[in-house]
Amino acid sequence: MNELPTKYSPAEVEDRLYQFWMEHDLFASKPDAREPYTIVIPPPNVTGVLHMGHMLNNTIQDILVRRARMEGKNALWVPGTDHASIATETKVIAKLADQGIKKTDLTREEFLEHAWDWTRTHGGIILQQLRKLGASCDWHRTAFTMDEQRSESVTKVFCDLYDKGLIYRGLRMVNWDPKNRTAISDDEVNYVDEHSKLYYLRYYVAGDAEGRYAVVATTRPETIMGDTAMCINPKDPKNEWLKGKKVIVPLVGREIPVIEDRYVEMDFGTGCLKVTPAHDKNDYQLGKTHNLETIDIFNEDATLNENGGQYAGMDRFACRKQIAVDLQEAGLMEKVEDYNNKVGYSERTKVVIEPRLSQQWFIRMKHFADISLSPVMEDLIRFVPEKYKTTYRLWLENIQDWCISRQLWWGHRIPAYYYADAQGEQQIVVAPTLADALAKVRMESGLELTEADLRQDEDALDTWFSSWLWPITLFNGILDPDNEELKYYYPTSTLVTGPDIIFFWVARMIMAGYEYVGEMPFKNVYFTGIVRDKLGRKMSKSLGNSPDPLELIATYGADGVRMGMMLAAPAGNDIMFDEKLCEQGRNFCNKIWNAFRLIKGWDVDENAEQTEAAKVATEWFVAKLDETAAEVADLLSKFRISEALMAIYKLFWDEFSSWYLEMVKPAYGSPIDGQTLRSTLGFFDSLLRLLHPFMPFITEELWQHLADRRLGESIMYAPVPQSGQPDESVLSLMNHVKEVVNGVRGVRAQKQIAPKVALELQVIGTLPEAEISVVKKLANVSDVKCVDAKAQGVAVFMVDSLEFGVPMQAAGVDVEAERAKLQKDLDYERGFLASVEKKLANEKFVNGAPAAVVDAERRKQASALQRIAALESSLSAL
RNA sequence: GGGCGCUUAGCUCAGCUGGUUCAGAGCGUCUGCCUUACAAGCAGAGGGUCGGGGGUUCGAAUCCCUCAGCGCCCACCA
Repeated sequence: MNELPTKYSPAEVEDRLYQFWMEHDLFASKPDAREPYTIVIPPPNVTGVLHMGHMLNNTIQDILVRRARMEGKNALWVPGTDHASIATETKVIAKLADQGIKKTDLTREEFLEHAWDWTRTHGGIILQQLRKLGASCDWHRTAFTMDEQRSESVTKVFCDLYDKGLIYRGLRMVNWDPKNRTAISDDEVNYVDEHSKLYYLRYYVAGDAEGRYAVVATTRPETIMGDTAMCINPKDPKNEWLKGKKVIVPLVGREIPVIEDRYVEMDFGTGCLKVTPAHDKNDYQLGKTHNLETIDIFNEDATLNENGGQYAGMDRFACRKQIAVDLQEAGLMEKVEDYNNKVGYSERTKVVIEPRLSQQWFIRMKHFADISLSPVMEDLIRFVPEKYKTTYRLWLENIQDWCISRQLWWGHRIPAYYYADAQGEQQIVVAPTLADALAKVRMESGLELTEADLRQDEDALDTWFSSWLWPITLFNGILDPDNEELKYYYPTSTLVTGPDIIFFWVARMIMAGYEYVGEMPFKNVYFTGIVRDKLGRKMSKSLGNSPDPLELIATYGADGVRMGMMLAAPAGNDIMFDEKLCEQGRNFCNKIWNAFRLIKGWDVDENAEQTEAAKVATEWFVAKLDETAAEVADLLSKFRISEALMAIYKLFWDEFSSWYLEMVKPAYGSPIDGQTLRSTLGFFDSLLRLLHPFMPFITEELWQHLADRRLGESIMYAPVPQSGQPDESVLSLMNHVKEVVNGVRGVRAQKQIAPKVALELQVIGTLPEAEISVVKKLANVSDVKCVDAKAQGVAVFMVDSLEFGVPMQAAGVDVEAERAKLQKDLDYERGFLASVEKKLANEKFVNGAPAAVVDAERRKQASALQRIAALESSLSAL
């Protein structure tokens, strides 16, 4: 009938439209008089590729930004990438290894050259992929956490915090990642339950005539080389005899003192604890308290060092096995038990972390915790879902200092310089550049040093040390704190991110925001769920259960995939992703497409009179649009995005396509009247605008075809449909009509009457003309007769308390079946009435319940009585 | 060891401060239809004693207690 194909093909449309948006620079934003709406992207790893989590996250951001834009706000979505210090460095090392190059063979400069090459080659792929999704980011503003502006900001903040005394350097027990040979923060360690062994070792008492020994339980026998004491609880009677003694470390032969500390649990193992201050956080504390020697037995890669004696050079796990054998053979192993404990793994490299004593840089967090707790607890910053407020509070209340130094090269190098003072003691100076540092030293110390006398700290900063400034640095708020952009766009509107980085990132951005701008970085935080497969498993490479987002887009179209994501994503819950949902999204696109084909296929006759049915339809749909627009606005304000989309979906599919279009559709080959056509086009336009933030491509495509548009005009800036007060009377009229139509259709289905066979309908009483015309059209009813009493041989149904009859052709009515149906209805109504009357007979209910509730029960009673009477008469008429 | 959350139709979920329209939605299932926009569609239908038990109340999916199962976060018992 018309030239458009019956299926919508997204592939053809999407690239063209994205191009169109870009050409006309429609994503760009500059400060102006409008209210701003700002989102900063959680910067993905610069060398990463798009995964399902990104899809979810960025679809939500795009929906929010597009909606805000259509609400007339100056909407800005700032894109960018993260240098991802440890992750990227790991990848570069792996790539170099493939070429037979070891990191240790390279100088820092050479290594960084390789890293930048890698970044340039793979960097930004993910941003290209986001375009496929339809992301309406202002690409002019694309930032990188390690670009010049961001790097300078990081350095400045480091210096500032150092000057404020909030950053310090110190020897601490940190989590050591032996694979990347760097410290990591507490938050980057994942503890995993493991089945391991508990080894019971014999520590002979030195110089004991009876040859007695103490038994110590440990999971890490390889650390005995680092033992410098054995500890018992002073109140432990069973170990009383060990007090003041010395014991001999098995195999090692070294004598160590027995110390007493209440820290030791008396009922764990034997109540004897070996103390290895260099390799355990608690032991380190004990060591400090009791002034113990610290023996470090590991190299940076967790192989044994020279303190490991015969085991030097062995890997820690190989050593554990060997030492167990050796202990056994030496008769120093009492027993070995199975044991379940938790082992800490590096989040990045998945190797077991090693507690290690080293010089690191820290931020004092108490101050930051103090300034960032109340804004969230008092909802100045709104968390969605709210439950994460508790998580946030608990973390802040137990906050630890943040280890920000990493023994990596890829990252922001710490702007600290070491020099020797007049006494030859090492001193530290912190300054943005070497020249500044030198000037500072000269001034403060009066020493005549040159640049060559200063040595910069080798460490780089934790990636999050740049990320926490992201909402500020994107508007250059550190280097130029009073600039117009910062004033206009900051605080940003909504942050969309996963709850897994609430501590790493969200909390710290709040801290930095208050510290450096004196204001919150964002007003809302929307925490998405984790994308899982339909069996509830986390998507992972190793399981192979993660679909490639780009393949999904190729199959279902970006709009289809976006809808699929959003249908599966109720706020705050994990997402059980199923490709079928994308199919549903694609089908919806087709539905829209075909509705468009229908409307575009109509011929118009300006002289034609509007039919009664079309008149009812247009009045009704105005109300329906008002109603849904209000509902969508309300749902979106609560971040109930999937429900908002579902409301539009049902409006389009059920109300508009199945009811409205069927009501106004002209007979085949006939033209439509001008008035109805214009209303219909208007409705279609409104529907597209409501839907656009969710499904940007198909809505833009059809919107362009719906009318003549100016050059560069886009639905992106068309106003969102206003939500008016719906006309309740027209809504309830239509509800009634629908029930009548459903009644006739029900009879048709039950009696197996083909849709094309026209039926007659009898109403016992009267039905408004408007309703009659719609019923005729939608139920294929040739005539509606208002009668006083129903005739013989009709199939009956009721709407409210109004009775209807559909005359059957000869032999069309199965009296018994009809009787059974009526009897069933009657039984139900009687049961219903009984329950209502029981309530009303209850004095406590009548006196206790609000009047409105009692009235409602009375009304239910009245209408039930009416229906029962009608059913009884129908039954007796049979 | 602490804390948070979840359990409603076959699946994924909505049901706010208890009471019209409270037992719902989408998908799937079943039954008819290639009806002149769409079979990736149209029309119709079935399906849950709201995890178990107890309590408060005139009235509980909704509030309280308890049990069971699941999930997440935090925590230095070797």
